[in-house]
Amino acid sequence: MPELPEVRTVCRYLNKAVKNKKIKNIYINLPKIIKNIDHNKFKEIVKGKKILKIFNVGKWIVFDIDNDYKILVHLRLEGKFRNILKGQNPKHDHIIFNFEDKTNLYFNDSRQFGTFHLLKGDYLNQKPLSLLGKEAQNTDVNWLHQKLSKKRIPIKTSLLDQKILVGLGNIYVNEVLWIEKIEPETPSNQITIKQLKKILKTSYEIMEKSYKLGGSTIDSYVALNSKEGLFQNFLNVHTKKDLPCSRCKEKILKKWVGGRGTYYCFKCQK
DNA sequence: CAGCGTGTTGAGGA
DNA sequence: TTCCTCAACACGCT
Repeated sequence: MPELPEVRTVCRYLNKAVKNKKIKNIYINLPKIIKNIDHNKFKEIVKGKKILKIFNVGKWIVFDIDNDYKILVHLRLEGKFRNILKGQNPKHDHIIFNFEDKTNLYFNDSRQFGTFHLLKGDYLNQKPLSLLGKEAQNTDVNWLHQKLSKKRIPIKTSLLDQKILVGLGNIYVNEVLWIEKIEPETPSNQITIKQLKKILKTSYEIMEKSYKLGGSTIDSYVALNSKEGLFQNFLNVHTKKDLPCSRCKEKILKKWVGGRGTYYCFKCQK
């Protein structure tokens, strides 16, 4: 499910669904999801706290709860929140919040890759958030250029690295490189400042567009319960193998770059 | 039945 | 030490 626009969308609807609710109980069906603290301790601390607000830092979802504590959730590939029972596979409901008003919030993850952390105090300067890079619109192009100047790995791999930029995932990186006509395997240190400037701008624009699209085409029920409608419609290369490039009509190719499926137009992207 | 995947980490090699 | 690659995580879908 999640790249930055999806995570932001989930946060928006989580605020609608559970903000200001008091956690009466929490059920942890799969303890290994809780990463940095014993799950019984986690439960003990979280129980009775009120959810003040929910926001994102990169692809991490931050639940701000009473007394300086933050719950960090990463959805990874399949994690999702639901506030209803309908349509779920209860087998994959690993964490269940039960609120004082008798409503529930379910964390469901069929692949069990998603993670929870509980942090106290200065959460931005603790792992895992302390490791993160910057969002595209806050990134100084000279800083980025310097950062990439010693890297020979493919530009696509660098753009996916959350220690450099946060938010881009495989889908949007494929799209950004297609828009900017950059070959995905170009060594990072060969990308010019001018190109980096455009990469940052395009990354920001594509994620804004996706966020707004997500916001306008789904309601809260869907946002919390499905990944429908977020991606489709405006993708140019991702999953378009063998289809004609919408710019030059050449066949879109697929290859592996850094272990990830990479779609590109060999004619446009040099 | 085999291959693939929207994300990240850690082991191990160079 | 730093850089880089790749397997692993676990399951559903094609």
